[in-house]
Amino acid sequence: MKEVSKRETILDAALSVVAAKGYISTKVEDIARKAGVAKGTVYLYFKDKSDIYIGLVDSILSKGLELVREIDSRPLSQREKLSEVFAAWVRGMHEQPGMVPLVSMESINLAAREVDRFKQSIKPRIRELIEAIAAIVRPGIEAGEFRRVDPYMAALMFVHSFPMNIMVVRHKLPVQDPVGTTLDMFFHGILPGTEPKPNHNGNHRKPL
Amino acid sequence: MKEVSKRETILDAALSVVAAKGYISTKVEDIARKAGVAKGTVYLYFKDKSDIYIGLVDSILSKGLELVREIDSRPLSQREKLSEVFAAWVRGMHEQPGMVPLVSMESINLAAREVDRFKQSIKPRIRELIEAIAAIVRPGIEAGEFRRVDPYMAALMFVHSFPMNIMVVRHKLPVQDPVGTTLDMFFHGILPGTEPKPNHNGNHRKPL
Amino acid sequence: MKEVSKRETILDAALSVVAAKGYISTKVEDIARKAGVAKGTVYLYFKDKSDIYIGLVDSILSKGLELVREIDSRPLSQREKLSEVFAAWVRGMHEQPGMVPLVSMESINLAAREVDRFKQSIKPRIRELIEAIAAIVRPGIEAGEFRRVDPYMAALMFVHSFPMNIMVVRHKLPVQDPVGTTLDMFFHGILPGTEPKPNHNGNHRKPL
Amino acid sequence: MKEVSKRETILDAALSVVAAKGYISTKVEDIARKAGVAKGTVYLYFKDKSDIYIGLVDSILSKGLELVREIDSRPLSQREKLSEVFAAWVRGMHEQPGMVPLVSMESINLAAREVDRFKQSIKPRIRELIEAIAAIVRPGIEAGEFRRVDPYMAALMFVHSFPMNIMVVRHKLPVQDPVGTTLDMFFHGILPGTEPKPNHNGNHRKPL
DNA sequence: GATGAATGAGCATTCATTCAT
DNA sequence: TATGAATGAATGCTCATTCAT
Repeated sequence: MKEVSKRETILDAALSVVAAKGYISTKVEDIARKAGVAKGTVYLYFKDKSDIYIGLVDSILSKGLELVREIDSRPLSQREKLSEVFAAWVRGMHEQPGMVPLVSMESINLAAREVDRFKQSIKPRIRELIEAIAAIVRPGIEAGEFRRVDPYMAALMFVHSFPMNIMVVRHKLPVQDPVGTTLDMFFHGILPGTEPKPNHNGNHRKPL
Repeated sequence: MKEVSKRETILDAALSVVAAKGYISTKVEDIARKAGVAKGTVYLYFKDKSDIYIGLVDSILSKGLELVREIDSRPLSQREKLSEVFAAWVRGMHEQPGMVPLVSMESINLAAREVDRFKQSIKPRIRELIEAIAAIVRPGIEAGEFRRVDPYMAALMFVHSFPMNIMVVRHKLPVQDPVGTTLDMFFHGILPGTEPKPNHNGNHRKPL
Repeated sequence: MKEVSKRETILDAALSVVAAKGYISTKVEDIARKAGVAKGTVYLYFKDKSDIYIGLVDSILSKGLELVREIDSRPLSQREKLSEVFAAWVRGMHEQPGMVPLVSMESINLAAREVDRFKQSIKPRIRELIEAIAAIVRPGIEAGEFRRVDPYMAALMFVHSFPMNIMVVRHKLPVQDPVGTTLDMFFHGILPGTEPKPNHNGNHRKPL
Repeated sequence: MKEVSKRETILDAALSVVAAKGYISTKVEDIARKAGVAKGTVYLYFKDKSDIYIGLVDSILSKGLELVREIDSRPLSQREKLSEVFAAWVRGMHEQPGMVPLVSMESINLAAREVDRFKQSIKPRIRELIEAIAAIVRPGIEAGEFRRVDPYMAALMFVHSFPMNIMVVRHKLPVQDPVGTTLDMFFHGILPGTEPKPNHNGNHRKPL
């Protein structure tokens, strides 16, 4: 229905291939084949291989950011917004498991000459994403919904909780409701003294 | 005291080179040169290039684990132990900045055939490390020092807070006392209701 | 006429280089240079170095086999056919001296893991060639033209006489008409009792 | 019982290893290990790797030559001597299968710089061996026991019949009494007209 | 725009040889 | 004599990138 540009077709192919084999093991030809185009065609839309990778991460981050902004505009409490963002990300991860290894900014092992360009391109997008989370936290603090933590740090912690959550799912660790558990710890910490609302998992308890 | 095995010499060299250039960009010859040995010598101690990488991560994790166990044996509260582990890791990171990109389990971009071997070797070590943290959390819960969270998840969150903290330092984000802030959020979450002890940063507030 | 496939071009280059330097000493780059292509191009047509070698031997054996079959179809006595095959092989050897070291099945010194592949590919071709010779011997026996020897053994002896003949030429041994001499011994043996027809070389004599 | 020199110990080890894996695949360390000495020790007795190979072939050829001379001194007909030499070689081959790939002078695929030295050393030994065979043929011709063939060519054919015979055994070709058959063809050729003595195989027939 | 055959720089790995002990 | 840890030259192979069609 939607006219998908060839660039996007290639990017989609790249996502699935890179997800399956990792960036290093992925050959440009693999991506081309998966996208149903010739190798040369890829170079009509991307400067070089790392440009594909940058495009890939950029695309994922853009979608993540879009999601955050959409949810931020809903009439929810800030806490509910964060919960919803997290849940949406996890859902997205299940639909596109390929994005998992891509979300960590440190996860790159590019050739030396590519690293700088990558950082130039991606760092601002990550910061943008974190800012968008911080923009949810900040009014929450103002409204007394959250403690007076550093919003940027809170956003960082939130973002970093995501790959952790993935790890649980990936390695099939025996944790019930990992999303709920992660958010629970994110919101209440591990010290007693907050009063998490009871939930069906029951893996919480009244503080002393 | 100075009696260092050649294997360790090579591993040290590998750490500094890989830290500086990334695994992919690091040539075995770079490592050899840095270690002051010939290329062939490296292959007397390591099967192949990825074996060096495995050795590297393994060594770092071992040191981290050792540290955890040592601190766990001190006469401290469980919370103090966690704080101390975190601070020690951060100190270590400043001494060995190379370890930073290596601590994330997802940070690998090895060639396809190497991935399995890597996971075989490293996964158990990571799990061991997380278990050691969980072994601090668990008695804390029993003693009522912590909420009744899933100890394994708490350990995961703790471990994942580390790279986040690194990011702050790395990118020189304007956060005062990132270690304290990170631990604060880890312990108290971002919701009001716990009563963190006032500190000079003032980033705490009365719960509602 | 001149339309030669690139694969054949490479094979021709490989023949002359391998003939001159031996398989081991031949670098893939040598072959590429000789063929007027880049190193990578060679790998578009051959899986690896030993695949070139297999292709080489296969090609030579195919040509030898083709020759045998063509001659077998001519209206000659079986003995004349064998003589003609031998002479044609020797002529071919003078045009393509490179094939010499390749005709012996034992002449291989490949790396261990390559040996199996080589044998898989080449053994059947050699057997085919020997069978084609045996197919000339067999009707000769039926017709009483040859003694009732084992056709397969006779074919083997015939084939093995070829490298012997080459050796004579190669090392410039002082033998007149080595081809005639070789065939003479192949047909009559060294015992007296057969009556070889006098020929212009005169290097034969009446048996007692 | 017999005081075996270390040089011979190494040579024996080399034979079995080279026989099993081929010259190229054989590492000096393999030979050393098999001989029960350290790698460096090998270099006390051999200049380099190809020197071992030369020593190996030289040793085999020497034994073969010794055998020929011993048999030549026995009170037998020249024909019986040749038969006996052939049979003895085949017996030796069964005891030391490793020698098989080594007997053909063309079977070498040494590195370029080694080829010349090899030929310098080995060619004279091969020629010596062939001369020793020719020295059996020559008086046979004088005595009318053999046709007036070129003795050197006959010797060559004789020597080249050996690897052929090996091939039959190696590849388990369905030939009864390969030694007898080979000698039969060597002595009588394949044409009718000689009168081989009837034997139990019955693979003889009346000449026309 | 699209193709895919051709390119060649780049690198891990091997192993014969040396030499300090 | 004997050792075996250390060396480093040598080379097969990959794959991102180009460009003639």
